[in-house]
Amino acid sequence: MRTEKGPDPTRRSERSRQAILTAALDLVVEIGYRKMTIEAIAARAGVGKQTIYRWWPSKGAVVFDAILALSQGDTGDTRDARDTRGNAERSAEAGAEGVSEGISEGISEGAAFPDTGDLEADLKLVFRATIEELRDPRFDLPYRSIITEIQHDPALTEELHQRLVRPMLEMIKERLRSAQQAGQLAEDADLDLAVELIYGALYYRWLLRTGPLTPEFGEQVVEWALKGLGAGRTP
Amino acid sequence: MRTEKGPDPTRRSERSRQAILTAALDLVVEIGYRKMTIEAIAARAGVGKQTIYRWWPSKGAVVFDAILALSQGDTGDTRDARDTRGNAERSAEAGAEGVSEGISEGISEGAAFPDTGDLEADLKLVFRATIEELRDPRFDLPYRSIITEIQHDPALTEELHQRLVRPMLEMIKERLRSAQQAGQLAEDADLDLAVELIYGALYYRWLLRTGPLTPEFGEQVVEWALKGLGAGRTP
Amino acid sequence: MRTEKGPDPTRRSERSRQAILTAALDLVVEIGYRKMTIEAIAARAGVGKQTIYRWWPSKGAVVFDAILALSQGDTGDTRDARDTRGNAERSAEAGAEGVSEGISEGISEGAAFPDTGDLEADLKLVFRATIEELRDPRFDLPYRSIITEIQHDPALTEELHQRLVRPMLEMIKERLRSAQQAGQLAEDADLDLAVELIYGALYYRWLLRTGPLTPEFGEQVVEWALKGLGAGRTP
Amino acid sequence: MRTEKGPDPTRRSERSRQAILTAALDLVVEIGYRKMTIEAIAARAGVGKQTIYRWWPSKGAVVFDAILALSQGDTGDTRDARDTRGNAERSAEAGAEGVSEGISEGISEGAAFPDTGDLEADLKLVFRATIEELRDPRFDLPYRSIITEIQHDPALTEELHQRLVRPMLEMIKERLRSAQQAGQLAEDADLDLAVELIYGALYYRWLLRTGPLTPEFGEQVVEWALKGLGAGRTP
DNA sequence: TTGTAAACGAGACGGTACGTCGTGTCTTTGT
DNA sequence: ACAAAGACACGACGTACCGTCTCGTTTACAA
Repeated sequence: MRTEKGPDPTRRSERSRQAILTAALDLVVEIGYRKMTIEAIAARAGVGKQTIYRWWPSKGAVVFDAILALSQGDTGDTRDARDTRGNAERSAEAGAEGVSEGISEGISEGAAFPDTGDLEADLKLVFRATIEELRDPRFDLPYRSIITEIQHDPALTEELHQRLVRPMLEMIKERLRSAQQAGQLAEDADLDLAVELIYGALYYRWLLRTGPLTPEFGEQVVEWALKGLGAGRTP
Repeated sequence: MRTEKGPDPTRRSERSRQAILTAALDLVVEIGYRKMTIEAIAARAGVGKQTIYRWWPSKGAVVFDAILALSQGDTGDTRDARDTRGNAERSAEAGAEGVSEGISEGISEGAAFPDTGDLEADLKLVFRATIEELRDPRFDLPYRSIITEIQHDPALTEELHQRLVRPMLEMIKERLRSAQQAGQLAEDADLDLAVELIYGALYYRWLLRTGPLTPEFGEQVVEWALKGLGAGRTP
Repeated sequence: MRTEKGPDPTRRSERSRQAILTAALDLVVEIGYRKMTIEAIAARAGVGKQTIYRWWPSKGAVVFDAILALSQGDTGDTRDARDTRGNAERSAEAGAEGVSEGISEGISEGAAFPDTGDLEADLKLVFRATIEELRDPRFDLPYRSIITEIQHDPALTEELHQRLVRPMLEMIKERLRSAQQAGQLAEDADLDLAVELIYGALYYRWLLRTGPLTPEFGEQVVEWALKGLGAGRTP
Repeated sequence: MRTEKGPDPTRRSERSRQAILTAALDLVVEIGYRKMTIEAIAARAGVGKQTIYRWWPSKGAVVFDAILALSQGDTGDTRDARDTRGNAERSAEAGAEGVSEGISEGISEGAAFPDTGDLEADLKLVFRATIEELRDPRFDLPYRSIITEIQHDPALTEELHQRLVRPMLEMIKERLRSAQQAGQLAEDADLDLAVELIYGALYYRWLLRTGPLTPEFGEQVVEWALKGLGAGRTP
């Protein structure tokens, strides 16, 4: 029995959902988030406007789902964007085509954080992947748009935290905790703070555009940040 | 002689300029950058739309000038927004009223960086001021809007760097250089990197909204960042 | 199947169309054609501007359709203003309210030209009706506006001819032909010329405003014009 | 002594006045009355907008003065357009250049109505000249604009009557009166009516654009109109 | 196999804001 | 003091999208 209001997710056209997400992603890259309109997404996706409004509350939400599908290397999920999205049971549909191919590590949830025992090496590895993503327009532009969008949209902020930021931060914290237990990190180091210290410089440069976001920059950030946290190459 | 095209800055109405900047600032705080329209600014300022379009290329540029006037604790300058703005000879008009009163330290250019000899104390002092600003809606909202805006607008990016970011970073670097010469900082520390390491965490938390932006957080960031950079309380 | 571009006439809102025509008519009378704006029409009709622009190419075209609806004593038709309008299959909706009530004879297409056998009497009858219309602000003002408008708009000229001028002239010519066959008109009289001779004086006085447009004037015009054309009371 | 308000006509720049009238005339022909703006006239004339507003109350008034200067084969007069203009003492300046050259007979006031004793021939002569003018864009377009303009502007209507229409009609009436005294016109013919009967057809065809305005058309109108008025070729 | 009900594409609708243009006024700057 | 130049407040232009609301047309489940 279905008593709730709103559209019936079981009848949702997977075809349309795919087309919309793909169109949104392409358009962000081609003309930018600001110039992109719902009408343009609908037109490019060959879809009625109402089909977008039926399943997403805003342009930001569409792009957010699009980037999620992208970063997860699959088609995302079928659930309504207005759901809590916490208890995610994925529908295992076929993979998306086009832009969404091949991006996986870094910001993405795909894989677990590597743990070779060498914290600095592990962090550098992940940083390299992350920086690669942030330099790839297919990821840079939509992700930047989301960050932009959450400045004015609390609902989207919560979504982003739940589905992207917190999982990522937790992974890193897990790795740091492991390092801390191995004595590679100061015992009194606050791991939340540590994560922001490490990632802050990266995002600062990315968002403020104070300089080129190179792999070398990433390595330096890791080295100096770890020094402060009681680790690092310097004995 | 004036041979260049475009409006004549000498004929510009200072009255209108003031009213526009003030209206823009008020509106960002009241209804937010996204919902604010050029028409609303014009209406609130008692000004024709054309007078805005004549002197600023975009909504972002208006807010940018508004925040600059705010952070400099004065009325800004009379020059055309499309000028390079590098060689700024200010017209020494009377101070602006309303919202713009009283915000000065921190992000703002107003004062020089303190140098008591104690780097950590100096940094904490500035951080406290900065965080206070970032928590004040009158500054938070417009500044956040600018950061948002530069993600899509290279011209605005350059403006922001020239007039706000670079001057601020230079001040800090100057202080760090002084500390480095005093042996309080590792000799091989890259000062540009150091600045981003220190400020990155602050902006990360502010923009990603991963947690509350408290003075305590600021102090912790300074402490741990300086540790890595070869300074700090640990002997 | 509909393959042509442009809006779909079958989806057109009859409600809006009516409201627009009525608003336009009222406004011409109230504030005059020149001061009337598309925005004012839209506002008064409770309609979006786009709904006007979707179906009419110009202010003149709206007023033209409005006057047509008025003179036909009905709601006009549903067809696109950009159609040829030749093959008019009317949608038989309910009649319009307000200003448009009760004007019918004269310029209007409504009835056939009377033919009592007495040409002069018939013409005087029609002239009286026509002059009555031209003196009625509800008809005078919009019609005057149309005549004004065609001076600068060839498309509108063609429309006016097809839908108002030619039908009217044909009716008169038909009556004149009948009179000619009855020997009441010179055999070599050019009927096109005759019509213009008869109606010219009327329109001259109306448009040039050289004097009051009275029924008496109409009768005199008919009398003297018919004299020249080989008819008239004088034996 | 000058006690009236308003600008001092004696200080008026004849140079500017000329340039404005010429520019207006050229623009009517080039882009049409409707698309022509005060700003465009000022720009083309190399004149400040205020100089136009100072001496004329509206675009229509400028064009009206321009056409008057044109039809009088001179530069018009220096007087303020807001004067009564009844007692016209012309300033005998040098003739205008450019568009305004060479148009004189017909609508224009220049010459007296010919009187060879043959009314029909005289009328046909004048009609030919009039039609030639009405077919010449340099005269057609501005004159048409004036006729258009008086539909909405009573002040302009009065001006047109005083300075163009009435003088012209009086000339014709004078000629008709002469013919009437010579027994070439019915004794009971109303001359005012006669004039409108004769000229009506001409203007009807010109303004309604019901057909080509040819010299042949003019001759036919004269012939048939005179028949009715008790004259003409038929014995 | 057929109803029936939902989602779908399409797109018209009442609106808001856009960025531009023109108006008529006012001010500044030469002559 | 008039003229050129042009900034100003105002308001309409015609366009682009918004988000909502019908329209028929699939589509897919239930009878």
